[in-house]
Amino acid sequence: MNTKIPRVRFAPSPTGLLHVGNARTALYNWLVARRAGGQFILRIEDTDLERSEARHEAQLIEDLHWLGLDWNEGPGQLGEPDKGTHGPYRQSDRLAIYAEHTERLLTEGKAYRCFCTPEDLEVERTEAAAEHRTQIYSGRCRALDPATIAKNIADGKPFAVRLKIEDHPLRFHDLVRGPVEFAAESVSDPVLVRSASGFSAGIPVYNYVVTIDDALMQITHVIRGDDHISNTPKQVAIYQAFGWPVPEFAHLSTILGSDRERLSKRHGATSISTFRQMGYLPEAMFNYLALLGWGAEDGKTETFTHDELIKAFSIERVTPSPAIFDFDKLNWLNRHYLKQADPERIAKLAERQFCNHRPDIFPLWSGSELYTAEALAFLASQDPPIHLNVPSLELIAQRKAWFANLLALFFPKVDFLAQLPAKAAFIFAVDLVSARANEENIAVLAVDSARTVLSELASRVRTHNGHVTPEAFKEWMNEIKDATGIKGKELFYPVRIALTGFHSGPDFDKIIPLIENGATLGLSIPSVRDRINQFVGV
RNA sequence: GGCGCUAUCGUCUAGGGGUUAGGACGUGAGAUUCUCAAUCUUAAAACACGGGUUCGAUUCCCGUUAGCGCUACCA
Repeated sequence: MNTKIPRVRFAPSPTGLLHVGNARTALYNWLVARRAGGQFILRIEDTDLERSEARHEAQLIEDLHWLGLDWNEGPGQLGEPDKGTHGPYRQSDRLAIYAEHTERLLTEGKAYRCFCTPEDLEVERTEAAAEHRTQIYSGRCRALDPATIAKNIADGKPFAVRLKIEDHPLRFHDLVRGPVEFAAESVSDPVLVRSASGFSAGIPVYNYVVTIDDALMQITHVIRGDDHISNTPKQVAIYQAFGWPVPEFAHLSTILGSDRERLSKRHGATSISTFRQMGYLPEAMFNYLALLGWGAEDGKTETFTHDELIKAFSIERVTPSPAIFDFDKLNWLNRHYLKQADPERIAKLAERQFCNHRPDIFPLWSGSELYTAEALAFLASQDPPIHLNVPSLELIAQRKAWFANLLALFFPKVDFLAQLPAKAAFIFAVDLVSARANEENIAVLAVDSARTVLSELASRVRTHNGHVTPEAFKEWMNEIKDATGIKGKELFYPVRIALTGFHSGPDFDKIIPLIENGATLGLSIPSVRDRINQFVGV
């Protein structure tokens, strides 16, 4: 067991969006560091020059921050210097370091030059396959005499650098899985530095550079995906060749989709930024990811704040088996945190979701917040009058209050904020076409009582002046009930269809003020009167 | 093919040589409401299979099966 204060790292490649699986790896690393007062280090693995992009790195960092993760050491952004003293933290800035280390291995005889051609290797591979053996390198360049080596180099023969693996089983300790051992004959001398022609000549391979980076950055616990298990014996051999202490490893299981295949876009959202755009809260994502492959010691607790999770987490309790990503449970957690969140914060996030749907009225504070109603009136009274087409401060405040009511009504109905505009759409406009096309609605409206109710209501609306208050509306409903004897669904359904386009939905005393106030706040929302009239065809 | 990892309700998991195998999500039912959502109550739901070890195995060991990963001079 490694009892040192942990130094852990998250080492993503900036080749795309941050996948939830990687985010979970980052989270577990962060948790281990925070729990023990250790350091969490961010390292960017950008040696794949063709696919790595600076914008991806920036996005990655933003997503990590959004999730609530921070790091003690990492690459500087926008020309800022690196944070930490074990840098540089981008692999592309570390190439010279790798070269030095290769030199050292070569002079110490721990590594050797391999002049085998791809064709030579291909032969070995086919032979091994034919004999149902693990394909391993024969090591034929291991013992080349110095004269031959010198001659080959002088002849300009390309060579790779290989590590000499001592002939003993390679084992390592895994904090999640316990001891893991690979038979000596299953691991052959791995290539450290490529020979291949052109572009990639002399570029060290991944397994080599991570090991050097981890060792130099004094990483004590390597926590990463289980797709690296098979790489680990090679890496252990590299540590040993340099005489470096071998860290603890923890290999996290893969996150699968509902069909038990690796979670991919096919299964829906997979990147942190997508979830963010859909209106998931970071605390929900944080909590869900923690629960995916780990459970609290009491076997019961499901919701955690950051601090609670830091206290409760331990890497040893992480499950080794693969986990299926459960959108339902994430949704449940998101609803949970939505209910707890500060309404103003939710309002800001929610408003953004509405912008695409009703750009004419959202954001509610569009224009300016600088003008009071008084100021606007003053400007309009000037000669010549100045008309600013912006809502006044007072109006904005009223709209915000109105929006808060709208949210309070609809957000218990959604899993994530992006569902809000569709759920609340009928407040902004009634879709008469689909309302009339809906089978259940047709059945409701086909009954005589429905016609009676609606005409009764229409006549009251017609003779009513000014706003319809929820109280007045309720009064009407009671009158209609008493006058016609129609009650319950027969009474409520047709009215709701006329008002909203749906036979079921929120209570009238919630909907009515929303509609009526909305109609007066310059939000181009049809009033109760408009709706009833339009529906009965006046 | 080889090597490796994994296996408790549909899903995430707790547990661990003798338990009514616990919790959560989801699902069903009920309460509430005109209805929907929310809320509350409640129900159904699991130790992959076969051998050992043992007085006793879901738990320990071995094998089978299945799934996944690696099998590159990719990262």
